[in-house]
Amino acid sequence: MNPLKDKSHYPITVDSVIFGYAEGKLYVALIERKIDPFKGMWAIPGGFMEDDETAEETALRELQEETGLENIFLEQFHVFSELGRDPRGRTITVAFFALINSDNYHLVASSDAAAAKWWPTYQIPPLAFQQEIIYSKALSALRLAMKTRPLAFELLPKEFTLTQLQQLYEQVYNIKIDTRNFRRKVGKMEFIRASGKKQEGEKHRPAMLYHYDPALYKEFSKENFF
Amino acid sequence: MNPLKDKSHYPITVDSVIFGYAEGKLYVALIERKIDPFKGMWAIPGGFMEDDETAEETALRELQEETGLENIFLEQFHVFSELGRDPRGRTITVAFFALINSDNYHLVASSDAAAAKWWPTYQIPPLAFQQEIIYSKALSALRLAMKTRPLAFELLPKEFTLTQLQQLYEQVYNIKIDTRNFRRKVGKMEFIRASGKKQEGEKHRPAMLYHYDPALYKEFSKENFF
DNA sequence: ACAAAAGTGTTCTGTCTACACCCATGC
DNA sequence: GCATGGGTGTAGACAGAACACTTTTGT
Repeated sequence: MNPLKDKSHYPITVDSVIFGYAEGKLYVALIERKIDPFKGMWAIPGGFMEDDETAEETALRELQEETGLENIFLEQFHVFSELGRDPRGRTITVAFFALINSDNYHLVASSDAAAAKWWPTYQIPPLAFQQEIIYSKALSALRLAMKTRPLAFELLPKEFTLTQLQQLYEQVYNIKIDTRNFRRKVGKMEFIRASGKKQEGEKHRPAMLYHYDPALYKEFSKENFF
Repeated sequence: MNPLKDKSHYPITVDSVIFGYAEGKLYVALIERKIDPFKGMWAIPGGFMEDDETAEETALRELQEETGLENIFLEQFHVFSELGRDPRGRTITVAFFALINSDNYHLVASSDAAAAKWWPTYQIPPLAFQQEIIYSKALSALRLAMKTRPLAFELLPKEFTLTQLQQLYEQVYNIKIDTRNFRRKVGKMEFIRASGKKQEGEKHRPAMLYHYDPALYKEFSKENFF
């Protein structure tokens, strides 16, 4: 009946490299595997695609199971189809990166009781299934994406200080940025606006709070705003 | 036996949006479908992934069937997993763009005798399977990729004139570029070198020929050289 | 000589880089 | 009053944009 029946079929997995930013550092969420293969190792969270889902929907479902959050920013960046990645058999993996807002920086234990933990982006443990390749491409994809689009605000709380914004870029690109130049540049971006409020509860001069206005971000800087 | 047996399996197709450049214009290769569904419509060339292949290998195999060429530049840019794209049943499509060198700008009829034809990039016919979405993403991916990497030389003959190079960029970005500014910019790129030779057989002043030196392209301009 | 495309400089403007000190608050 | 991070300006170098005419070849 089905003319596609004679074609080879493969299981599809969706892996999501989840980035979060807190206390001036960039983190990635990893889960500890409770079952073989690679039991006890850390891995990028993921799961199998179901019949009624697109890859994006699979990723969102997995993320919700993992973090309890909806409306997470998600973007696919590569397909890994090399043979032998999974000792159980061949799978095709669609990889995404996800950005978690600092307001919601908490992981919940996933349904199969695997431990989830934030790891500093530049100090992660060995990964199951040799997912280091996936992780490394995720970081490159994040860097590329953040050069052309206002994704920083997916990682920051709704109201943030310019120091937080600067540290986020420093973390993502693993560089040091000159504060004065950075602030001059941000000052020209009309879609980043002072809210008038000030930071509270710090033991030093309180910083101004800013927020991102997506409506003002239109044609502002189509190319490379960072 | 196989613990992945209980997971859903899907056929994987690989589609390649093939770009070529000739006579000052950018073209895309499409094939005319000889069988249903969408018999008689034009489509992005593609095929099904086999058991021993990565998606990249599938794409290369299909390209060789289509063009007879090896060593074609290939890059995946998106996975399309929406339901209902193929009336025969669900498929997962990994999409690539491919760049054909002008030296080899000829298409051969593919094995199932489907007609292959170059279409001007900005005047293509309606596509089967609503592949317009794939095509549009391919063009965006090409533009993005050409901003950061020396891919122009995958589309040009080994020896090319600066006018050809300029027209290629004009075609890809669908813009007009100032010749003097363009040439000054190219002049700073040490990896684009005059070969000393001159164009022949034109009925006007012959242009200098240049070639791309990949060895000199190292750290030259890591970010956005165009 | 003329048609056709190749090739070439200068000025202006805006952006990037480097660099050091005072300010506001909590304790 | 001191520790802590917040916040500010200027000068020089460099890159992008605008703009028109001369040169070389074939016919």
